[in-house]
Amino acid sequence: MKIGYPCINESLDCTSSRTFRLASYSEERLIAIVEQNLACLRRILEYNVAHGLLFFRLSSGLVPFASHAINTYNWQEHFRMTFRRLGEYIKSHNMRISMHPDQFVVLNSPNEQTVRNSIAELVYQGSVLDLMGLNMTAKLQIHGGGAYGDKPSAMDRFADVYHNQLPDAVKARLCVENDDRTYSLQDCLVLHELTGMPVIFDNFHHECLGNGEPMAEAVQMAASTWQQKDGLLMMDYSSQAPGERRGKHVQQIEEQLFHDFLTDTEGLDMDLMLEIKDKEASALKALEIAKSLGRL
DNA sequence: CGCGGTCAAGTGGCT
DNA sequence: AGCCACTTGACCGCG
Repeated sequence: MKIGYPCINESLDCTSSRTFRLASYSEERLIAIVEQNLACLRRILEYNVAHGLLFFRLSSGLVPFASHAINTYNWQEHFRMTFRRLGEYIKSHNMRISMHPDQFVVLNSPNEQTVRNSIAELVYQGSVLDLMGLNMTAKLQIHGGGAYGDKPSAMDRFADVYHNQLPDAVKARLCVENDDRTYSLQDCLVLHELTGMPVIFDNFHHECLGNGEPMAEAVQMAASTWQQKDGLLMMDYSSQAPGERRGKHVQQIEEQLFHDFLTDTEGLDMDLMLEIKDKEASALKALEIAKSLGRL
């Protein structure tokens, strides 16, 4: 089991997702910002290694406007060696990496332009992992998309785009994660049947939208969609912010709940991404709890 | 120099 | 009808 957190490190004084306005786009600016983002990413990875956090989600914002038509610059070539060195660092420390394209990536949208933009974004994010030289255990994690009042049709459309429009390089990394209001674990298992994509399991979303399957059972169902080449099951872990709107993530890890989760899933293995607002602080607490239970 | 409106992009649930 | 949340705030014009 590896434990990690997404995108941002709050202990460091840098961010790997600096950007700028479309209106102020220039190649000079793009190059300068990407250079800073990748330098910060390096520092974050070093922090993670020093603290035993071996799972990390790269920010979608590493390369601003990477999938936008305005960006015709060959940043892949310009930063080839930087990406390669980052990848070598990741591999030499046996870290697991994921990326999570944001809510604008919707493969089953009825709007063809939205689908085209979504594919371009997936190609960008996959190319970052490719440039790093990471194997197919480094994943791209998306949701099922919209339902548009007819989920079975929407799922068929997803599968159609998957088979007929996605490049192999994206398909080899793409995973679907259960969300908290439209695509449940069961729905994702159907998408898995239609496409072969592994299912990333989110315990908190499962609590918001599920059929009441016990946690261990749900984890096992998701795990069964992962093959050797995909690596260990990836999971997102979070819990409800007390007193807040349903579905809102907690500010800091609820240690008892995390302990209970690990006890409930005893004997199962997975890599855990802590989707908790205070980032590495909670990931470090989770690491200690997992250690104390002999799960690392 | 700090604040607040706004920023490439979609969807659905809530008020 | 408009706001909010989402894996993550950050930029930039204005006072």
